[in-house]
Amino acid sequence: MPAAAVGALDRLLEVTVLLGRDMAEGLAAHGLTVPRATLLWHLREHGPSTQRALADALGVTPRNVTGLVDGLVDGGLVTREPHPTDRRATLVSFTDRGARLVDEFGAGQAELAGQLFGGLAPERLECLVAGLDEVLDRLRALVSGVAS
Amino acid sequence: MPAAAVGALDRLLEVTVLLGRDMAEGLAAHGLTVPRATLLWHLREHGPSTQRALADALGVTPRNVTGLVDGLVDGGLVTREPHPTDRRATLVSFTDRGARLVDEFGAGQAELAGQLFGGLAPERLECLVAGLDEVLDRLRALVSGVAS
DNA sequence: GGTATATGGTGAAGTCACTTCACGATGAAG
DNA sequence: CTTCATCGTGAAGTGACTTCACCATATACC
Repeated sequence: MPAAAVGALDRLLEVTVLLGRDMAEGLAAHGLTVPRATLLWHLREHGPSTQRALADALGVTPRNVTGLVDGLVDGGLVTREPHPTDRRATLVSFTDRGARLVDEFGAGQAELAGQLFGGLAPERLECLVAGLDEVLDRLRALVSGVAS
Repeated sequence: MPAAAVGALDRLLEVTVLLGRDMAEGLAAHGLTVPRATLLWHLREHGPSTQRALADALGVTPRNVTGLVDGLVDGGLVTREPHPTDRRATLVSFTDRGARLVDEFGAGQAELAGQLFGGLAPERLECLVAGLDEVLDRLRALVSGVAS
């Protein structure tokens, strides 16, 4: 009976809830939602992308990406441009405002990281990260893998 | 520049995503959604509750609780009964099936905890939990508190 | 007792994320 | 030049949420 393990999972779940709330709240302050911000984030890391690529990256239906991009276009954060070689596809790219906003979020995230982990003893931080990595490995195995 | 802190946050966020996906998936297999399961979970820990209490506990509008309970009633997992002393209120209680299902989830969660943390070295687990607790404290302060 | 006021729950209407299915337009391969 | 896969989108539907208005009941105050 892994009582300690259950306690660890409980804490992880609570972090999940709190963190999710905080992120959603911060994004909402800028008129964004989590899925839309996730799309922007991917754009920042991978440059202009087709909606198909975005759908695969976000793990959602292409149809849904259409809706998300619609919203972001309305908000003036991204643009839809024709793909240079494939006339079926559209390329989603930042507007200046979009690029500026997502950079702001990057800074905000770094600040949050500082607030959460800033004063931790280095060895404790290192241990936390190591534990997290191990859990992450198992989680990834669970998600994509078979049952034990 | 807390590069290590940013890395830690990244891992935490990835755990959040993966864990959330896994939970949602497992719940969907039993015909449930995350918010409805959360409601059941609260019921298990606090016994029959008024919808108002549920709204406060889940952090959502009373109106929304009405919808969630509607769904659970349709699914035969909970019942609405009149409150013994306050005729405005309704008490939400488990049906047998609901109680059985939520117990199953409890077992499933313990199993998941075992899979995620089972083989970890005890000292590493302890350190992980300690780090998590510290982060949780700061998170709670951030969420409910003021800006620094 | 009787009136004011707060509280519990729900109808109506709307937003956002998401899905499946069908379809038109284009690319690629035979 | 068909055939078939692929990119994006209209249509329709679900679930979680919100706000606002409203009714019924509890409560408090004179």
